[in-house]
Amino acid sequence: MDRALERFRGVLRDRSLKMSKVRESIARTALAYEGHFSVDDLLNVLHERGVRDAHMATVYRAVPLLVDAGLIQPALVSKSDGQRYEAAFEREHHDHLVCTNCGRVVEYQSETLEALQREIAKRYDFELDDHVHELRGRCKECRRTNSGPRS
Amino acid sequence: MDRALERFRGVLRDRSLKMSKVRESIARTALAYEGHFSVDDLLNVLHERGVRDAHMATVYRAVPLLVDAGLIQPALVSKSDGQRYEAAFEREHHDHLVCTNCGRVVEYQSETLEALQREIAKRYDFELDDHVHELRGRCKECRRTNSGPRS
DNA sequence: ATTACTGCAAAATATTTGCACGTTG
DNA sequence: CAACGTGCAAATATTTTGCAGTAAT
Repeated sequence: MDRALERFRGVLRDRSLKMSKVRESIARTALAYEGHFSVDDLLNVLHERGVRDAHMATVYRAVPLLVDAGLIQPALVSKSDGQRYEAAFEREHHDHLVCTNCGRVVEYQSETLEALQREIAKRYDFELDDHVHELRGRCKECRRTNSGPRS
Repeated sequence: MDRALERFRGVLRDRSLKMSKVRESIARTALAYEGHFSVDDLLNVLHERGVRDAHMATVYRAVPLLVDAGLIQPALVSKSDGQRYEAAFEREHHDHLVCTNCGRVVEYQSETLEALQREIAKRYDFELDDHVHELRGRCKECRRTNSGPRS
């Protein structure tokens, strides 16, 4: 957490931006968030934590900075509603397997996949700097119960 | 094209929906569209083609039907603006490599990748029905010229 | 005839921006 | 104290919906 904030401070300094109290609260809350969150989720926790009046616009303004600093990263592509994020600082890279029925998300890692991606990029002479990979299907439980989508 | 429209008709029939003139124009235009398009792009072409007054709302209502019929599919995940689509009927599956600088899109296929995805899903006991894969980087040309983003 | 389709305008959702005032370095 | 940050409200952008009249089966 401290290292993450230090990194954040570094990014801010590089751009002649300041570390305000609100900004720090947002960073701390995002880093501590379990699982995936929307800007609204983050805002709710901030309010619960008594960071009263932390404003939507302020969170929207902070999020790109947190992403650039590597504290959080975009997650869960295949949602029709807004963008989700997840804490990313000093975590292993992973991608997501999402149950289209109950919404359960499983994280996975595959060095083979990473290597294959690098190979594909190389084949087309691209210098890879990012990727999006999300698998979608039905989990065992949902196949077994054949239940409808969770509301 | 005819087979595609036949398939579309089938999907409509299954749901007791009707094949209207506007709906057919939308389907034809989407099928013939070269590359990726937004709802707005599609609407513009419809207007150019003299399908006067084809309305935004109508296109939005038609798109999920076209997706369900397999005539088009969502594409280009990592754009902050609206959803893009591309013609999909009887085309080989492919994923996208996007230049983050100039926006150029290269399509690629990899049976190794497909197999690997199936394997990962199996490992977590998911029945895979879809995936999103998008590689992002800088293409050769953009690295060479070191040019800024295309406006 | 019956049921669905369409355009329109208004609503809902998600995100961005201008501005006046407060805070940070 | 100069420059940046914040809340607020209004603006954008995208997609959805209710309704009254039109078209398809």
